[in-house]
Amino acid sequence: MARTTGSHSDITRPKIRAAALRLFARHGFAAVSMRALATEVGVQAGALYNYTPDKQTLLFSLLQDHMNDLLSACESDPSQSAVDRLRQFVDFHIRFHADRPDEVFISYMELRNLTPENFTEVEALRRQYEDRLEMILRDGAAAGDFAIADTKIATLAVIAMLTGVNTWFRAGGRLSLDEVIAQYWDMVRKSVTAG
Amino acid sequence: MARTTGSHSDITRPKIRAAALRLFARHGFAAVSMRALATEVGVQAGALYNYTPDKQTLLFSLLQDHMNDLLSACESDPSQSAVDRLRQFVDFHIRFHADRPDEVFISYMELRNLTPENFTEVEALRRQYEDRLEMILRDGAAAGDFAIADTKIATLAVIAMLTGVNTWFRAGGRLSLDEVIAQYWDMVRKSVTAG
DNA sequence: TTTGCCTTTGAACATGCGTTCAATTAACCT
DNA sequence: AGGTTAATTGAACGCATGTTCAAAGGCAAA
Repeated sequence: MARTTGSHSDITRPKIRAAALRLFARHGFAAVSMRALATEVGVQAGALYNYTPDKQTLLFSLLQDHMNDLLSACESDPSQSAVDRLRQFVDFHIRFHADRPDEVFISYMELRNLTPENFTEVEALRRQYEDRLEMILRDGAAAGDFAIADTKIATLAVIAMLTGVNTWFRAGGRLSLDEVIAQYWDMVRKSVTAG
Repeated sequence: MARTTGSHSDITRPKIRAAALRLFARHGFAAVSMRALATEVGVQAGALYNYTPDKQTLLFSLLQDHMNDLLSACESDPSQSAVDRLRQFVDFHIRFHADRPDEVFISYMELRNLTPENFTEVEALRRQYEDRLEMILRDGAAAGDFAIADTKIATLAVIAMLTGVNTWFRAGGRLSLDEVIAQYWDMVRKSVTAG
């Protein structure tokens, strides 16, 4: 036996990425063997190496792509008020992350399984994303709309709070995503304004 | 060679727990072998099995003890005002977690490496802790001190925000723990009160 | 129909894994 | 001092790991 009928890189490649995402999120990068991944895809382990030079690069590629998607999708119009931009950010962050639970989970849990170089690269992308929010907070503080002691802390506090949604939110649960977003926006807004 | 001079369970046991905590936090449970752990402790791998029946139980024991410590240390006087109790909670949570970065890290990252039964047990302890905060928020909402749409969401939002401190705070950094606590308290207080 | 490329298999490699246990020796008790 | 217990070693068990590669066969273009 060798090449199987119907096999094609356009089919196998995305299947590998999807399976890796799912398995890494469910069991952790270190706990998923290349053989287990191959079984999930429906091929032998050797076939995976047509699509990634090694396991580490596969993880890095998933995280890098996720962060690039995040940065591409996150846009902020500087001509709007800081409050409006913050509301848009909260809405965007929760929706984007709720749509990609596996990517988000891996991006937080598997950072330490990256090589130092790969870690540095992903970390830089994350920093860029945080900077988008910090810019909004700084603009709002400068305009007197916000009352924030330290914008860096406030940035990290808000992102941690919003990302926490992913640890419990499930579509079809007690609350709709819109309701969740409304309450988080209320809390975020109050936390950065004078009171 | 067999028993080594100076060897004693009162010495080896805590060394194993400390080493496991450090290594699991640094590299992840699945990535730390029993041999690597033994090397860190300064014994052979076989000796570890005088102290734990298996690797899984070692992880579970660390998490369980951490959660029990957390619950024991977290006290709230119901005769005080909700605002005071919330301030105490914020102060306690940040301090307790800042003191135990490895325990906290493992408690969030390695939950999925627990067997289902062990996971359920640790999860129940975590739920108990969350309930302490939710009680404060509910009392405050009932007394009219807080303006919260859904206390369960608010609970999770506040805990996520506070626990996020551990991802970046380092003693001796730009800000003292007291300064960090002050700003987080300010944000938490505003986020749950009317504005 | 033939040719050459693309994709996969399946076996193999060296290494590492969690765990067990008989043998050995230090520490402790009387 | 002698006997018992506690702690550790070091080898061994079977199995899993990431990765490589020659062989094989489906696919598409000529």
